[in-house]
Amino acid sequence: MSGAFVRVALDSPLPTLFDYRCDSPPPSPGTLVAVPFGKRTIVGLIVEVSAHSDVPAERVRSVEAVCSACAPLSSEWLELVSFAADYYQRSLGEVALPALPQALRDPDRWPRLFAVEPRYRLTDAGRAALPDALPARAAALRRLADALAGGQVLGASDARALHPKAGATLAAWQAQGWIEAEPAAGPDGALDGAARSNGETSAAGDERVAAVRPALTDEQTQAVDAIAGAQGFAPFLLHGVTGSGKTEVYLRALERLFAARPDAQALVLVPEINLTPQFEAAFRARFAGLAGAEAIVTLHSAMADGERARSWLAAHTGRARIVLGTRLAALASLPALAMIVVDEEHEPAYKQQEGLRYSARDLAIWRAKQRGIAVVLGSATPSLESWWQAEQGRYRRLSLSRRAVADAVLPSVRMIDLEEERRRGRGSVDGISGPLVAALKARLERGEQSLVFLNRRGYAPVLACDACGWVAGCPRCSAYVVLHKNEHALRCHHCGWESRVPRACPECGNVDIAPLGRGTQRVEETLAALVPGARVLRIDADSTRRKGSAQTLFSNVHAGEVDILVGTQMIAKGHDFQRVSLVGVLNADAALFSHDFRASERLFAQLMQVSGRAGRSGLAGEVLVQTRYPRHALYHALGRHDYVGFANATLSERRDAQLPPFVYQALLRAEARTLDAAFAFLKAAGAALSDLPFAERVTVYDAVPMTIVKVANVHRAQLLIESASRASLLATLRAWQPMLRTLKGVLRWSVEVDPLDI
DNA sequence: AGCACGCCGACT
DNA sequence: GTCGGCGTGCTC
Repeated sequence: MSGAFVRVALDSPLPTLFDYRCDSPPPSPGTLVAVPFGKRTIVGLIVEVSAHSDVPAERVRSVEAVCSACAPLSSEWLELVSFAADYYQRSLGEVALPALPQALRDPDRWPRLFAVEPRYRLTDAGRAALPDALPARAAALRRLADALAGGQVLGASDARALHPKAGATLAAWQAQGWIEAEPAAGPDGALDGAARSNGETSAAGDERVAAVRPALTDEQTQAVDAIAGAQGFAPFLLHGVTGSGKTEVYLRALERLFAARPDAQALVLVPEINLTPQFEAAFRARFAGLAGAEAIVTLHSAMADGERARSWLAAHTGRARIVLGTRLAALASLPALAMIVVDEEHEPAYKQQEGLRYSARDLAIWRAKQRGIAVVLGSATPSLESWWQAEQGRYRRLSLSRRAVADAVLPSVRMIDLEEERRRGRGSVDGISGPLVAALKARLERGEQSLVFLNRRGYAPVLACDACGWVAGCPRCSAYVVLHKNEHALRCHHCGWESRVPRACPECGNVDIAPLGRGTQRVEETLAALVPGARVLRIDADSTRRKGSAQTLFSNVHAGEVDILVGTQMIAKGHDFQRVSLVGVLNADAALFSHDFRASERLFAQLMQVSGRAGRSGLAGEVLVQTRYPRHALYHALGRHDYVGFANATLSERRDAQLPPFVYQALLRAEARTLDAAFAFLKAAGAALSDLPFAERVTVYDAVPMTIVKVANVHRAQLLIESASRASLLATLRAWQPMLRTLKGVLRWSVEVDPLDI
């Protein structure tokens, strides 16, 4: 049989490519195709084009459709996903296809995605009618009309750049006869989009955010100079205390980049885009002058399919200069990528916790190396991995040690010794100590805001019976259920199971069942009673469940309608509260003695972060930490704002204990209907491992049940393997994977490289 | 992973 | 007599 064959990567765990016949002019690697696969048609990615195939001719089927409107993914991008597939032990297709926007993986949507966008110009009728037809307050529409009146030819993406909802406006105006379509100029999706519209239209909507360029501190200036002056692969660790102006350093470095290379692209990663609207606003304001309606695009999982596809295509075609996104943006196609920023690089959110468990930060660094460009990792509390790299001189450290706003100093941090309070007979009320209550009252009198941080949502973590010791547990998980008093419900935070609160103990009938411990709901209730007159607001995953409600709640805080804000780590991130001068921390101690060796690193980062919310704008900030261990080294370091001391001490502990970053780890997880089945599989897997090459350089631990053994009736266990050599670990995993596939059993298993939780 | 086929229990 | 449970096998 003659004709061309293509080797296609498909989103399937099978570790192979699939051959298809493709007789039309053979598309190049990186092209998307729709192919028959079993009973269905799915979208795959051409990896190779070949004149022959090793698959028996009768089994080879034909490509159904070629997505020729979409420029092929570059060989550089294919290298990136190949690397990630190899590193994280997945098939190429399992990495490549989920990295694409969902809309692109549906052949039915291709025509619309790549349709040439109609471009409109004003008609005489429109010139007469449009000025009077607009609602008085529709500033975005006014600008759109003005642009048309100025002789510009505009499309829907220009309208959307003015206002997200203005995309349909042009079509409506055309129907009125006010504007008319221009003859099509050429296919979209090619690399010619950048010049379509000018800066004036894209600047839109941001007049209100003044693009203030604050004066830089000396440290900021040095950082910007270092980043902008870097040649080749240049990883920077930007270590800046909270409020020291890291964002301004990113902005200036990017300004310098675009001044030198107007066509360059930059990737800016943030841990959670919904929490950082002001971050996005700062970028839009500062870079309002960049050419093109899609000069700045965002990419995150909360976006609608179509919008996400548009952003992705703007990045892929080079129209987007700045791509601002969450971890999934780390895999975007960026042909002119010239600089990467990873803000809050220590955040665990950069590690995907399901499916392909990649670290967006680590992939970002790999990409920077691949392209020979600068990558800036910013944090007030860098991950110990990154800190260690800087200590070894592999990353260049840039320090911002002072707050950038004049007069803003770091808050004073004080421990409230709960043991001493108890000894002196000044017991706390429902977990909130006298000194904290007094401090809250003082702020209320001064008209300042306070923030109370507690990393546990719900009303109480457990509901227990005093008489017989019964504790409310989840029937499907090996975990307690959390009491949510407002909703009159017990809820499992692992599987979502819910039930009504029982009136009496189901074991012994005792009616005196009582909540044990405290969650945010209970603290909210208690504070309202302890601090009369205070307006208390709670922000956590439960109070913000409805879409957009977090935004509303936070704006209440900013507007000064709240005196005391109670919440989980949600309140610690990204928000610049101008009137907060007191931060109270409850119940932090548990993490000090956790089995998870990373718990203290996380706790320290969280407490530094939440402490940073106090006294941002020149108010004297104070942080009060309630603890039974006021002399613990972690709190000692926190009190002195001493990240460096904490990091170096923790690193040396890690070195002594041979823990990451001094060893590399991987986990084999098994999920089965019984724990025995999971263990049997892991034992066999561990035994198989010892026969592999490199095995002597790899340590295999015993299989252990996971902390929450049972979730939603599935029993889970895991096997840890580690090595001082990353290469040996990877080589072992590569050889191990095929053996695991042959170990039969009715269970699901997965390998995770560089796990964060073990 | 999907999605089939295939062989045993409780129901319109 | 069927509907449907999930075990097993295949996908170019």
